[in-house]
Amino acid sequence: MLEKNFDPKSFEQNFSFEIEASLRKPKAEPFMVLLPPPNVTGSLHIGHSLCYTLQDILARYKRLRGYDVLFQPGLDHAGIATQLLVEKRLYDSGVEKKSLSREQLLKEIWLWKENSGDVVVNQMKILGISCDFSRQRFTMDEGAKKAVAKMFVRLFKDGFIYRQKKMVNWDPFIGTAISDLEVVEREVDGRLWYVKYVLANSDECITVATTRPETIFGDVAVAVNPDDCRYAHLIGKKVVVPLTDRKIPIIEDKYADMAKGSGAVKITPAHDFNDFLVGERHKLDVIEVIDARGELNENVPEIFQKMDRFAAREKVVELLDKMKLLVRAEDIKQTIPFGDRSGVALEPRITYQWFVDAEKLSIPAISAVKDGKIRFIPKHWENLYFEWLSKIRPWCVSRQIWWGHRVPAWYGPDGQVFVEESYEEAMGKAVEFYGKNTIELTQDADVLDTWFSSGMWPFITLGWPDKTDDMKRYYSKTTIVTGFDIIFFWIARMIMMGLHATGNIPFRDIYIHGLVRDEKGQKMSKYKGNVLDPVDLCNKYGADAVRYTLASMSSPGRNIKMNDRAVENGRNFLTKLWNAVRFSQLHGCTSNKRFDPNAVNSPLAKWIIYHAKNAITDVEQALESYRFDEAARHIYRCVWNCLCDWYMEFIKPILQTSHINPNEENSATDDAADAVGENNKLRDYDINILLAKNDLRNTAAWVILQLVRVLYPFCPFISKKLMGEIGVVDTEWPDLSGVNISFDQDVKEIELLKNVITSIRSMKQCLRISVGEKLPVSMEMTNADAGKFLADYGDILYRMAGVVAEERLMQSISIVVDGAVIRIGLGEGVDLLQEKKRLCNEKLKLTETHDEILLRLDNSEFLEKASENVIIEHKERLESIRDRIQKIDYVIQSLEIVE
RNA sequence: GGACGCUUAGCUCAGAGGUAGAGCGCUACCUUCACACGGUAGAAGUCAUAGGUUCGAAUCCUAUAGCGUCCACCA
Repeated sequence: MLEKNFDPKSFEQNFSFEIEASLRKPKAEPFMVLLPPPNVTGSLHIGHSLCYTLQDILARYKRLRGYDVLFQPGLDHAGIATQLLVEKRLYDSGVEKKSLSREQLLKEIWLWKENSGDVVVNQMKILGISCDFSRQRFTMDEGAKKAVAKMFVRLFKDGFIYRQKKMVNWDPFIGTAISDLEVVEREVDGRLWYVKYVLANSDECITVATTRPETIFGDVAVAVNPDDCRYAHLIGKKVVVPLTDRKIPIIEDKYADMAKGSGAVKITPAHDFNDFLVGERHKLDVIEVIDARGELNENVPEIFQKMDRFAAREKVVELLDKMKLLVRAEDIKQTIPFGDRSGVALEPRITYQWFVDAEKLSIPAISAVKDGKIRFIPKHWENLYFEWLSKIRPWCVSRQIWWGHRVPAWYGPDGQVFVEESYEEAMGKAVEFYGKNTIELTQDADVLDTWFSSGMWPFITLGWPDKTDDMKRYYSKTTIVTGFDIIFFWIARMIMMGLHATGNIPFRDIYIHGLVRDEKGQKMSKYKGNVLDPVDLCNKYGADAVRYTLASMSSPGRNIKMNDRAVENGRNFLTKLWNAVRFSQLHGCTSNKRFDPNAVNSPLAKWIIYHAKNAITDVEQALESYRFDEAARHIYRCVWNCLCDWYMEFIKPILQTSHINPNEENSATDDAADAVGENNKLRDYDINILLAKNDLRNTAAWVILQLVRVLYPFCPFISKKLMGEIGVVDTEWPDLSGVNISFDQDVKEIELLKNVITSIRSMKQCLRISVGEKLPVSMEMTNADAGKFLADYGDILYRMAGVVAEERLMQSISIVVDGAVIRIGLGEGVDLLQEKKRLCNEKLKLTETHDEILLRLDNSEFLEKASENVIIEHKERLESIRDRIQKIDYVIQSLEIVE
């Protein structure tokens, strides 16, 4: 028997899903859910919870539907993020990074990884994510190392990877190059300084506007627009770079925008992407003045050397001002690039880096989606994917940090590079190349962008580059669930790399979910303090409630505004279900394997089976089309609005009439007829009651079981718990294909019963008659036997509507329900005015609708063009409205008589 | 500057050619033996605006506005 209080904590920890997650079904159709590996650095935030919950729902659903599901977890080494984190921790404990060697730092990071890698895994278990933890992988485990080296070498040898000295985005805080994607543009308050550049051998000046005066030492030209008559006479002349004695030319280039600044722009090819291009066009020198740490280097006057770029900026301005070279300064808003990890302003720098020719790789990646081999859900995310891929630039994959996959390239003494999977192979090639045996090779110091290995995740996890059975079986049979924010970072790269490495798509479906925001729609951040911790929520409301809530709020293409109240709603629903099961237990509704839903006689039973079947079919359809919200809603409505609100209320009065000893009754539950046979003292009447009761009980148990089963993917803990209570061990998806209960006369009769009850209640409320007061009722029905109806459902009507069937009524009021007229006897002193008002109102509205429909039916064009069904529907509706108006009129008249 | 998304009840959101829906909140009543994390009955909406297509538009199309996001650029 279930405990009275629903307390998720009391049972959630008793369930573990590891065994079922690791179960393989070699004969079933394979299906893979590719879990985006979380960073080792972290703990799960609510966004992960959403992502993993949706995946888990898919995985569990597919398992129930008989698929062989591989749901494999892993962790991402998250190069820069992890290294920064560990460095910070070391720093906090008094260890400077500079004092550590590469090996020492790596040792520290591995140590930290070993100690904290479990955090995420444990959190996933709390959430009930059923991935196969026995197959957990890490993006830097031995297999991954081998695969990454293989991939790099293959791309290099196929001409997709090259090393080049090029301008890249450089993060001076971390001291590494980063890719374009890791750049975030941010608007900041800036200042535009107008600086006088004096012409060589002349007093004449040209004013140049700049936001970065500290790069003045790297200036190699001043550019003006060829059409700019203000400066035409200066072209070809030379100016002196302020604070130095270096002379640079004034050149003409269309890049100079006459409308911006002074129209004359300084050209600093070493520290600006546009200037670099101008420099190339005019074959200008490149003078680097800022180093890897953002400090000014030896190419600047001595007083500026080793100075931080921002300090130098102030100093330069100060000196310029002092020398009367500063014309003015203007406060402006400017958007400048920052590093997404470090948060510092980036510095374009020219360095040697490794690049992936993403443009070439993108071509098959684009067609895979264009040809429909890979689907985005919702589809509109394809646009974003195409847009980015169509203008993709070379992907800088080398990073000047230590934590990551080392670039598999070795250099000979003369700088000759050998790109091979191992030192031994590189040495082999070197020996061949140099024609001698003792060669000193040094490995490239850089590591690869984390996303390089992440991009290989779909096949690394299956054992690539080995030709494994898993690879053959699961690769490409995959659905991936993720947020749109990593379509570029991850999705696009997995497709590009997957196609190139294996010749096959890495996954079929990409489900893009929304982002989880706070209740105001703002991004959650520790800084703002609006973070919802999923583990906290699980503790407070239970993991199932969190899962259910996330799923039910996950409508396509929309972000989720999350707060505690939303989760409360989910928790309330589970409480309701819990109590429904308790109810069934208290009333002896036990699951009976021999129960045949097609064989039930009671219209009540048919009614709930009909609705349960529909709901479950709807859930299936919703899940097949990734409509987690709809699926959750269908379960909710069936449990609460059908089962609890109606069916259970219906059967209460029936189950509670005790015509026979409840103990005998219980023993008879399994097979009523046998039990009755043994007890031949029972009257026929009691036998019928007993059979009917058993029908209703079995149906309740059966419906609950089916609903608990479909809830399983969403809320596995409570589902397991309740199944245990019901006495069912195996989780399976309900097979309702054989259930053939249609919307027949019996089911319609119950719909009528519902409406009768609602109408009587409504009327009572309107007349301020207390619910407890029992009123006599009689009834007329057009197409059925009213006497039988009242006899069949008398107990229910008594209990749910507070009416007692009586043949003759003295003073009565009538209400109209679905073609039936119900007369209800009234006591003294009831104020009928309210009811009359209500009826008149209803009549008014009905008349309006009636006229509208009539207008349409009078329209020849409507009759000509509308589909036959629609016309029939309109006619039927018109009829029923007419009927109702007529009856309301009759009721209003009768009210007047009563008065 | 380019692209995408959103605008439906007080709030959060479903609905996608033919009766306007849910949850929360609100109002009134009910502590009835599954459940107050509950029950019953209610109130509440020119479906952002303007045009168009259609017999018929919240739903399709086109503009406009507001909000949001992404990409690009900015001496």
